[in-house]
Amino acid sequence: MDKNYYITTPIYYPSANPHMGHAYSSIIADFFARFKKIDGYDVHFLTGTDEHGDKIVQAAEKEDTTPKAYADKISQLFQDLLPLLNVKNNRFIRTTDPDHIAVVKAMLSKIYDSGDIYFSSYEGLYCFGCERFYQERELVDGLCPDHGKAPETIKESNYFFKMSKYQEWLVDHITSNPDFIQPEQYRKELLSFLKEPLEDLCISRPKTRLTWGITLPFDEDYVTYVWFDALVNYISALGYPDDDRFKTFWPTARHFVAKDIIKPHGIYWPIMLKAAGLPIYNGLNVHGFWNVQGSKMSKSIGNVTDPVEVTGEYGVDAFRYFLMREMVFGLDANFTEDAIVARINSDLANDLGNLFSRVLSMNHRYFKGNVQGADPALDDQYSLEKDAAKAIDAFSEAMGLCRFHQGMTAVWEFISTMNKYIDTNEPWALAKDESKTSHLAAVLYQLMEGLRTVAGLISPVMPDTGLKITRALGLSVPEDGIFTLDTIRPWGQIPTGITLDKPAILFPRIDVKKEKAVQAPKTKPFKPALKEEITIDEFAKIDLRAGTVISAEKIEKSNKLLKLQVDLGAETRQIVAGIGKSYTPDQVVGKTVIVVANLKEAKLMGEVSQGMILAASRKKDLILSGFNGEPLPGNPVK
RNA sequence: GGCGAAGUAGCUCAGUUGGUUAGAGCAUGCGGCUCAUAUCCGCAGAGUCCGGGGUUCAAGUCCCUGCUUCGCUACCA
Repeated sequence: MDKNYYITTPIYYPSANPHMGHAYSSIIADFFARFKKIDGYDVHFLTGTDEHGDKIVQAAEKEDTTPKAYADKISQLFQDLLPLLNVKNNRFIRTTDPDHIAVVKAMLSKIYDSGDIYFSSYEGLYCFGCERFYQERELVDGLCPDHGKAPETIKESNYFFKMSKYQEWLVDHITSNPDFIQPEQYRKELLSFLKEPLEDLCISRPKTRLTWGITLPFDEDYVTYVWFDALVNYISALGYPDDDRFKTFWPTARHFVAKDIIKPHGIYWPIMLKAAGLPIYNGLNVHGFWNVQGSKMSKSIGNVTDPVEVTGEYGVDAFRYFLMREMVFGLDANFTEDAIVARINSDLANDLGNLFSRVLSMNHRYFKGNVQGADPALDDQYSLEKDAAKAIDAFSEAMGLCRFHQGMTAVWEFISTMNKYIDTNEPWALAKDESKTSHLAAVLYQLMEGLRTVAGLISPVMPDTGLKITRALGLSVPEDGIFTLDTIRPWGQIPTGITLDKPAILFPRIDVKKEKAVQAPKTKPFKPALKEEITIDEFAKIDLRAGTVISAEKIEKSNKLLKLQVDLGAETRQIVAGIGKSYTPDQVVGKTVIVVANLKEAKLMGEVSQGMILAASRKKDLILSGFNGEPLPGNPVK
């Protein structure tokens, strides 16, 4: 039976330059793809850019260029990053590629014809500045967060995708395929989300608002929007529907994504596939975020966090190793230079690099570089074959469980075993005793074989280093550069009689300045983070007044809302406030508080709220604002 | 508010279906070796396994409860 595997990264949205997160997604997917290759699979590996939508249009306008020209430019940055990261993809797809556009249209037609796309109008809060709708909860004090203006209620018609129809099916699919979403916590997160009724997905934008997109095949006046366009890339890249690649690879698809986009991938995408009558992809591997130190640090430590710079500074293999080793797959991790330097010095330079160096140096010193081979009679005493096999098995097992960092530690345990083995067998002592020459030869040969195994196992994470070691051991490298696990495993492959060069340094140690420059005084960050700066003019738009609460009652169905009548001098307002956890109605009556008086009216739990009262929030407690003196209701607050 | 994840040595994390004195790596201290990139090997370290209850012959591991952090979600005005 053929072993095929299809691996994808997310397609990146080129509204900004590539950063650590992009680099990680690409590298982990590449790492996994390379592992699957050495595990004997025929792998198809896809990455690309998602180029339609508002933000691209806006970014292009800023640079006074067209969306396509802008997308070309940024997409190129993403493409250029790949070789720097040693990522080897089979295709780089762009959602502006003609074949992709054709497939999106075909997909839309298919679902439209089957009746799962319908036309409907709805009302919403629309900001003309942003040219987009806002949910109420996205607004900041009722205003558009970008423009500080109150959005207007407008009516619009659009096409909707009947996701709700497939909710039950999806829950069942996720439940009955435990491997579908990895790791487990994200599977639970999705199932928890699916406990609530799913809303249908709006999949279009009228061309009056957005033209930079793919025109709907069934309505010339609309383009399709975001996810419906983007997700389809995974099949259009395979030449859906007719290409053999689609038939071969699609059922084996494994998507790597960051945790912020599990909903589109874990919910929209399988439902889209189901609605179109296509097989569901095999699974989703969700990873966490890299917390990158934002604050400036002293020059001596440096603060290199741009993936391109990090690669330049420490080398691509070290960077890849660090990312794979340091992050527990699925969880967040910290990226600091201290951490990467520590990994390089201890794991790469001291453990692996030095092992490689001492073994080949000894072979050079004692046998002039000539490979002696091991006397089988001494195997019982010296063989490392079982330790190597154990490493291969543990590595494979961890990889199969998405425990990538454990895959690394499995290899490093073997490296440690070999360092210990040298200490135990003391080749330098064997060298002094002429009767022990065959023992010395055996020890060195076992170690070289161990290094050969290590080279194979690290080749997915550090392709260059894997090849360096392999070549240094006098082995030829297959044309595709791939040693499969099956070809790595057999013991005793290094030919005897050949002569090896003196070893090069694989990973130079990095000097750490003993006195770490005085850490910048720890400024406590605001929690929550401070909002964007505003001008006095913007602030002046908010009309704050003193208001006296004249009555208050609890809203029955709510657990925290109080309905207040507030005297503002000129008029009495009804204000719904979420302070019911901290105050009983009795406690607020008579209090004079600060009221946002020009806030657009809103409805909460069916009750009209004409303003908002200010309160400090301390943990879960709310503390009402107040005054030192006694203002009159309606007095302005500045 | 609801749902979920996490809280284990200075740091990063393991701890499987509850079972002997709670582990690893890094960092620290001491000792050893000398082939090697001042590397390697060994030894040491008194961790309230977040707190408090409970089940059990036995709990980091199960149950209840509280706290902290994070994520998703909501009636966050």
